[in-house]
Amino acid sequence: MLDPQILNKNLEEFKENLQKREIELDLDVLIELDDKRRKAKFEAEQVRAEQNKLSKEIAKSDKKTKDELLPKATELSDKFKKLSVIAEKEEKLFFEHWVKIPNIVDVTSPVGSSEEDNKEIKKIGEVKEYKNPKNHLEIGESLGLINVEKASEVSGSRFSYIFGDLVKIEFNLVSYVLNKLSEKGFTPTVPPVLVRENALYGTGFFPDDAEQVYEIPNDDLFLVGTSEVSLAALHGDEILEHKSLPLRYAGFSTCFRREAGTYGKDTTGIFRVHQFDKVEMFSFCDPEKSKDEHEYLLSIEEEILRDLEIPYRVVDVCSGDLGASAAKKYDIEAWIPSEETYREVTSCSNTTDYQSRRLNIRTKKEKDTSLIHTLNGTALAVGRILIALIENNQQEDGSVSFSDELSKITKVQRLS
RNA sequence: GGAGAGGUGGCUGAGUGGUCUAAAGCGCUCGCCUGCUAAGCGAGUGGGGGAUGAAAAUCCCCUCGAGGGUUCAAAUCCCUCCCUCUCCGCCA
Repeated sequence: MLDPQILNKNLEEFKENLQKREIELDLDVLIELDDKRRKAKFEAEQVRAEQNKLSKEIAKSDKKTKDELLPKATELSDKFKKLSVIAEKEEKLFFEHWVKIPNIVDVTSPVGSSEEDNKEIKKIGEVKEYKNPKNHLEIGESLGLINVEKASEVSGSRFSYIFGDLVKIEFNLVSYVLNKLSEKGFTPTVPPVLVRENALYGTGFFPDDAEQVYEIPNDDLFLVGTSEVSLAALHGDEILEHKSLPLRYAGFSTCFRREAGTYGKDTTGIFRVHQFDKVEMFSFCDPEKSKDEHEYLLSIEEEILRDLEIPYRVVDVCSGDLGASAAKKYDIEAWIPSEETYREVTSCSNTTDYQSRRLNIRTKKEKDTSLIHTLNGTALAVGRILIALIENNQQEDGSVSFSDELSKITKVQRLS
């Protein structure tokens, strides 16, 4: 959520941002709602002040003057009740609109309307030539490592069974990544994957992306689509010591996504599934240092992909393709031989104070308290990395063979 | 799942309807004293929102787990929810 004060103090910046995001809304209506809510609140507070004053007088009075003052006090009380009902209504109305306003786009983010306008920053790694590249599912099925048919009988489409050495690789990858991050000062974390509504609002997934989230109505809980949600909420309503910043966490969790509206998209294999495992980096950061922190998280993501010998490119995501909470976002896309293209394997966002305002996470520097900045980045999206590893290391005979260096990480040299 | 206890400021903890504008202690900050990271003395110490203002500032409202209710007035009384702890049961 943005600071509503921007409407008074920096309307131009606000307008410019709407343009960049290509959002059309009636600004006059919004400004009027804000005025009305503040006015209504003020009026209620004025009456409340009067009532408080009178109440204190009554407390000091003898019985006789008390009886004289009571009718006036009752009147004020009723008046305040009426006014505060109005004030609350106005407040609610304004914030219903306001929470939907996305974050201010960083000045360095490319301006554009869709994925097409994302800007490639760099391309790393050598793309190998393959005669008849197979996709990960063909390879995985033939080697008995992946089964999606049976999974769809058991659970529906977009689920999978992973078997044998592929599972071994998953755990070795996770352990390698957690070790690396731990050495860099991230606290390895296994967070809850079921959360209350509040955590999803706080991180900006609600109300905008609510249709992507699985719900457990009996218990009023929701399955997280990324551990970002439970990691961000970890320090909700706290004032963090300034010298402790940045606080960095590496969360390992299973992630659940409904993938609503993606029918017919990426239907092969385990690229887009309802359930996958992921190691996520999350940082609570000094607002003045979040840009550096963002670059740092990106550099770690790159380091991991280089270690895994996966060719990739880095993309600076444009204004129109940013999520509501991100001010700036880098995606890393890995080379997928069967598709002869780069596909997203990580995403790294600086959400500035958009999440911390809703989650109420602050820090105190000298006398001033200020909202901290939060950042998140994928360290290891297990499923997609497995795809990249399988496809980029496939052999003509249908097996998969890793280099000596790489098998130090996977602890598996060959899938056959 | 059953039974009970409890949630007060950074922490401990007092407070059962009206100077609570939340005692006291600890901690922290500043000052004094002291020839040395002690003791003592004094002062100050939460957060959020709003009005006026160019700003400094001044004033107001909210905040005792959350929300609602009773009352002129709620930390205090009533209801709902959340959380923590203890005992029993069940359980990876």
